[in-house]
Amino acid sequence: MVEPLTPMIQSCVLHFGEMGSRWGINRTVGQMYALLVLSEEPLCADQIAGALSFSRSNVSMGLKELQSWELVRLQHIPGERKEFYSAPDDVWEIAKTLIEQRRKREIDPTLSTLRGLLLEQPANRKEEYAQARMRDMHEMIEMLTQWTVEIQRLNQSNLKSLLKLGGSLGKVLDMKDRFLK
Amino acid sequence: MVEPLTPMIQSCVLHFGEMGSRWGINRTVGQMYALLVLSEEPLCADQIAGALSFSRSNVSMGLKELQSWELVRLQHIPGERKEFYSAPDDVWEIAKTLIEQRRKREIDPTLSTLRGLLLEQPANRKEEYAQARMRDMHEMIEMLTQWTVEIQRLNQSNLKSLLKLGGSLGKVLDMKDRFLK
DNA sequence: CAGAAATTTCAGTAATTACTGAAATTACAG
DNA sequence: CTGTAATTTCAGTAATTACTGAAATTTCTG
Repeated sequence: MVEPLTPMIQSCVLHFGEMGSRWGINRTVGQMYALLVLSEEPLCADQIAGALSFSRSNVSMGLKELQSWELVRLQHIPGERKEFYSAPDDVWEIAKTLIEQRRKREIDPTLSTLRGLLLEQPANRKEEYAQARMRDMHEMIEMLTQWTVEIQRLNQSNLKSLLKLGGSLGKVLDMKDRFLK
Repeated sequence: MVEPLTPMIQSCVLHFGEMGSRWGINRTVGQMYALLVLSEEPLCADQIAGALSFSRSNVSMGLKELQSWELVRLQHIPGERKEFYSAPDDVWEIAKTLIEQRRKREIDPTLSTLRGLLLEQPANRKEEYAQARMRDMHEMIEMLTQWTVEIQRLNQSNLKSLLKLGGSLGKVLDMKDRFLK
């Protein structure tokens, strides 16, 4: 018995599938996640497979990937033998997880590669220049990373208040200057 | 005549190739860009093809893609008939371009899809819930987008000073509160 | 602990994406 | 305008990634 998607939910699911495929996430995993996010009740693998017409095994692999990203919670429903999955209710929670995971998978390895290369002795003029650029990159990436770490600490309401702070980060800087006087 | 890469530059180029392939950028385009960033002088397509052992046509397509992302500048060297390409010297310039381009290609379409779906009348309880989640997503994405727009405005030194502001965004918020008193 | 339900694994295949070489086009020097 | 150097296009192929179905494994129930 297949539960068909309403057109509205379908559109959203398809869109996030496409978007997912532009990130590392593949299309079907993107669709599965959108479905979970949009669903009030937890879903089991069969429901997902039915709703999206994917094979059961594809859903199994997709859920495993989502779990490795810590984007879904596995839960057991009393009286049910199957395993049910759900996404966090709070979208900010989801965003924080995504940011953190991408940092772990993409930024951290890059920083460590750059650090390694910066320890080497430049062999010639070209390598000197290349190292200088790597140093710039390393510094910038570390800066941005620090930023995301800070963001992780905020809850949604603090985030809102930070962003609504007159709309401009420039103003925050001005304020800092005035405050420090 | 092929100009071979030094091991240091080679490692960095390969690493960014791998990283690129986790983003939308494909491996070879990632490598080409790393090479351009690490090179002090502009390079022509043949030099890139030689250094990375790619076909000339692949380099041509890659450069076209990098141009469409506005990540490289085409320049003519006096007396040379070939076209030379270079990346901006300032890595922060590069990061800003990347952020802006990704916003245009990924975030903006998502916002507009969500807006469209939010205009529809929910047909039932499920759609009501789904719309509520979409509203949350839309609000959050718009917030984060606003943030990146603000970031675009900063130059590197302002960015540094913002980030070094005691290390914590939380402190910025505290400061705001104290300041407003 | 036997049997059934649920999940996972994985080899094979399908689909997509990336890359090349040859041909076409464009840009330029004389 | 002609010939040549440089670049681009694109059809074909290679490489990668995604997906499925069948079989194996695990999990649970009675």
